[in-house]
Amino acid sequence: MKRLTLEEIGQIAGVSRSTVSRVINGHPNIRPAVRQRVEDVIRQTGYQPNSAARSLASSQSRVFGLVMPSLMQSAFADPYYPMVIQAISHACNQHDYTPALFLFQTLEEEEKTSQRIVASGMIDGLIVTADTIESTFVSKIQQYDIPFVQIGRPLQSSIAEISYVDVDNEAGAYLATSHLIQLGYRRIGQLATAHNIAGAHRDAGFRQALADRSLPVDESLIEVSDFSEAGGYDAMRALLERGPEAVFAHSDAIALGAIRAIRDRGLKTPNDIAVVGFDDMPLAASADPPLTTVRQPIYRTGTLAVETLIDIVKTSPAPARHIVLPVELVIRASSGAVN
Amino acid sequence: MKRLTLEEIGQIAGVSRSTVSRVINGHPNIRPAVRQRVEDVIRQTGYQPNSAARSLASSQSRVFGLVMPSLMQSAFADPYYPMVIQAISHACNQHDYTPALFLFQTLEEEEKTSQRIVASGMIDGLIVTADTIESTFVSKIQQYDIPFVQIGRPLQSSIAEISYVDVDNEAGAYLATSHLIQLGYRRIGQLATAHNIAGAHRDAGFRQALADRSLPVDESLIEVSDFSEAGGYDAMRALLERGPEAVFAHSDAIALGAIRAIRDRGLKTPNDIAVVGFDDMPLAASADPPLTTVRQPIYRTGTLAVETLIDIVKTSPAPARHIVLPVELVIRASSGAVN
DNA sequence: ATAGACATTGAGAGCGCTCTCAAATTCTTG
DNA sequence: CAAGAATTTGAGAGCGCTCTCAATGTCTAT
Repeated sequence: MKRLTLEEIGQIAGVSRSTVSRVINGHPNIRPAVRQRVEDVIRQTGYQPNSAARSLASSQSRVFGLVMPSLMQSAFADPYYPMVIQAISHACNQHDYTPALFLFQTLEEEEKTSQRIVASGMIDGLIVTADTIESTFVSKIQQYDIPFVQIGRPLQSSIAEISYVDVDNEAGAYLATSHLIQLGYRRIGQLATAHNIAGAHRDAGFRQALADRSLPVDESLIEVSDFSEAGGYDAMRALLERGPEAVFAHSDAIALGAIRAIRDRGLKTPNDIAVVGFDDMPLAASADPPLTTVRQPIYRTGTLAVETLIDIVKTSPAPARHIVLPVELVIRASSGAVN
Repeated sequence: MKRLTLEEIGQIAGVSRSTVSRVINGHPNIRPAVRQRVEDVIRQTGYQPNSAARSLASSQSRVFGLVMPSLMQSAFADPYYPMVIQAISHACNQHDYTPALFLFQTLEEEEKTSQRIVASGMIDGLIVTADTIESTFVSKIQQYDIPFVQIGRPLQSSIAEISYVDVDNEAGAYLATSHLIQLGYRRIGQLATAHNIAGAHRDAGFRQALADRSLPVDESLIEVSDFSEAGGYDAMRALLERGPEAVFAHSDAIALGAIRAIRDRGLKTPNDIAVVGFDDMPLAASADPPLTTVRQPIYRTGTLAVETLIDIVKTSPAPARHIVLPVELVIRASSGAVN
């Protein structure tokens, strides 16, 4: 099946290349009869404009890059990233953008690829997930004039000039912790995560909730974990030594690991130790016991990232957009509030 | 930062556009001194060739499309797809290809996008996951002359002309079922999945294992589930009525759901009912009890899909490649073989 | 030193589109 | 019904690269 060109479509329809181009790009000022005729030919031939030629002539590719820098192996087991990817993919399809995926497992991989993607003109904009605090990817791409939005809040130092879509991690942690306090627990532990900004915000919310009730923060009741179930299990085992009455976990996977550790110790959730998670991933509702957790709108985050990026591309240069989505506490059995 | 062109790099280095192009594309027959000089200029200026111009002139984009047709919401919760994506991304980075992601949640989404991606020249090849039997995506793209490989085996009707990378699902199921038989279980149930080819192969392996020991297949001990934990829970609850001694589940998520159903019924795994899964996802080892399961090389599958596609693109047209990867049985506590 | 072979370089013609500008056509309006 | 305005169309010049072909330069062997 030989690939047709604009010129040839024009020939068939009896108009010039320019007119066909206008029809395809929805320009005004085409006689309805002509537009109709051209559209018919396009439909019948199944013509698709060559995207390389389009990009070259218009200097835009309608491709967005989705960059996940310094991604650990484990991060992907968490359903968070898959869901974000799914949302972004769907939003891109909706708006006729193509998402290109850049997952970097090592710094070398990042170095090797990142310059190509920002400087080759292959991409109109970037969506970057900001996981680790140490990541230098964003500061590197800021030097190029490529539009981008970050998922998750940037570091304080550059927050003003970077567009981002984030959820209110601090409020979520505050909600979760306050919930535990209201249920009467006092020795409240935290299964925290390090090196990520979301984790820092959740930690801040945790502390604020205690502070607002004039409760002290017992640092020995804070254990650091990664975002995995296994990490939560290990951290909870350690924490168990110090007899917490309740714990706030930085993710549902961690919470699930904690519950398993509690059960392995012969204790019960929530009777002996209450647990609250963060994410409200699908498994949370069907866990044993069902998990009280902070629901964050993951899918919406991805959708908004795409829409924000489109807006930036269209109207750039423009002030940075800052979007923070609300979260909500979903109360189930694991915190001891319901049966 | 103004973007440079080949011409300008040539000017700086005192050579022609053509020579710079040769250096970049690693052509032979360049005087070492000249090559050195050009490379220096490229490095110093941070020059990156414009990818649209390259694609247009060479009619290849170095972009691969990763298509997941008719993907249900739930499929992505399973860590299978994320891991495949990760592997493909990594392999693409390795070989200087860019993976573009096309997830289709509805048929309309698929229709709308699929023609663009195959006919616009934006993509050099496609990796397609074959989940449902009903999917017509592959038969649609076969009409175009775009190279593609499928992850998972195609339907029998078109198996000869389609390149694929698959795991030996039938052998895996055979292994798992034989393991249960050897442990002395006789009333062996299956938590199966429908509408997917992998599931059909696993079902075949299950039946073959029984047949080879002259054991009858009790159809009432087969329940159909989706690939989720919740699906496994529900299916196992139904199966429990019919008193199986052991079950083979088509995925680890299903197996985990089954174990939860067994526990909720006041029974124990493996003492009352043994369970074997499929996948060996990370959670399997830390489940309670640790899951006996069939380990499939998911990451390797993704890597090979990319490498096969590269091979096809380079040497096409050529005979279809068929790769079937071996699986292995990982024996843990849930089948009752170890403590 | 010189013809012939071979290595190295440059010029030119596209690739298939967009976009500007001018030409052709149609529509107003006095 | 003519003249000006507005609409509609086409021609041409690129976008930045690759690739062929011819020109130049360098080397070898006589």
